Amino acid sequence: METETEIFKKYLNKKNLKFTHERQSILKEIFLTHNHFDIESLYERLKTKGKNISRATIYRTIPLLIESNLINKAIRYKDRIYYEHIYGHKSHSHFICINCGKIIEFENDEKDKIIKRIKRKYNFKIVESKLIIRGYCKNCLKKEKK
Amino acid sequence: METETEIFKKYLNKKNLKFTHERQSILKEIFLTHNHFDIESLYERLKTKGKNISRATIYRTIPLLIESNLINKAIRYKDRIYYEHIYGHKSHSHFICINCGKIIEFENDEKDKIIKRIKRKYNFKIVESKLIIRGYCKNCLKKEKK
DNA sequence: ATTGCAATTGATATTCATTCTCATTATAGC
DNA sequence: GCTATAATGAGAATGAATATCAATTGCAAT
Repeated sequence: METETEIFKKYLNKKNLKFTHERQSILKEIFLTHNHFDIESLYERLKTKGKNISRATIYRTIPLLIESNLINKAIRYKDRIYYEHIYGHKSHSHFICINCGKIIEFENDEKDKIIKRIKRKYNFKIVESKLIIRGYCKNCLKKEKK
Repeated sequence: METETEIFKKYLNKKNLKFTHERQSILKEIFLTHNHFDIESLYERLKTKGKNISRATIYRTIPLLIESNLINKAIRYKDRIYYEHIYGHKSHSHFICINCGKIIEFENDEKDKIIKRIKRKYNFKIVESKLIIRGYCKNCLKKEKK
């Protein structure tokens, strides 16, 4: 299995783009954990480590990582977009708790069946599909009852 | 079957809110057509008819209509949220063409099954769920080939 | 190594949907 | 009609995302 770096480099090369220090740091930081992340917290994490990479550069790098099929938009919550790794991860869907922001992933093979059927029926070219559930998680329901 | 107005009035009453002229005009305009709509175009439509209702008022009314179960967020496209009627409409999902913005609805009973299963498994309280497909519609694919 | 040049970056300004503020006005029950 | 409370409009504020542009960097060719 190729490393994320190899994949990203390959993609950049193909597009005549450069593997800069900034892009390297961003990539590394993203794949350091397995968590969902948003731009602002990624910016802060990099800052903590002495990497003063501007928000603009992060905003510019994210679409490249998406194009490389390394990450993807996972879910939107409180006006922020949360991203996730997709490289090496099985397709899944998301539940998000409106109260605490907790994201739970669940497997969901039926979704792919639906997508295939729709594709055949309407002759679409599908770029992405998402099943998202919003509500309250077990913990937040418990707290509410008190 | 109750009219939209009756439902909205009932809801407002319950919450000690008032059925103002503005709210009445907004409700009427929304249910005049069956199309998906966004705030800006709704604002323009009202203006055309001599109803100079401020954007703020529209933005304030939309959540009330959602709470009344009359409309719902359907899909997000180019940083705008598109709403749709739900009162009297069968549950369905959406495909949106990234190129031309065309929205196509499709029936989708499997989704409800998935949702029920997830609900049982994780003890969530589900507030909303959405299956969204993004891609290119038949027409836009044809044009591309030329 | 050096050069040339397109790509990249950071700082900052800008955009644009949405929300907030607050003084003025309207609604609904009495 | 009176009164309490909610609603409105205008414009300011917010905040994520994008655009601008001068200075810098990466890298292929020399």
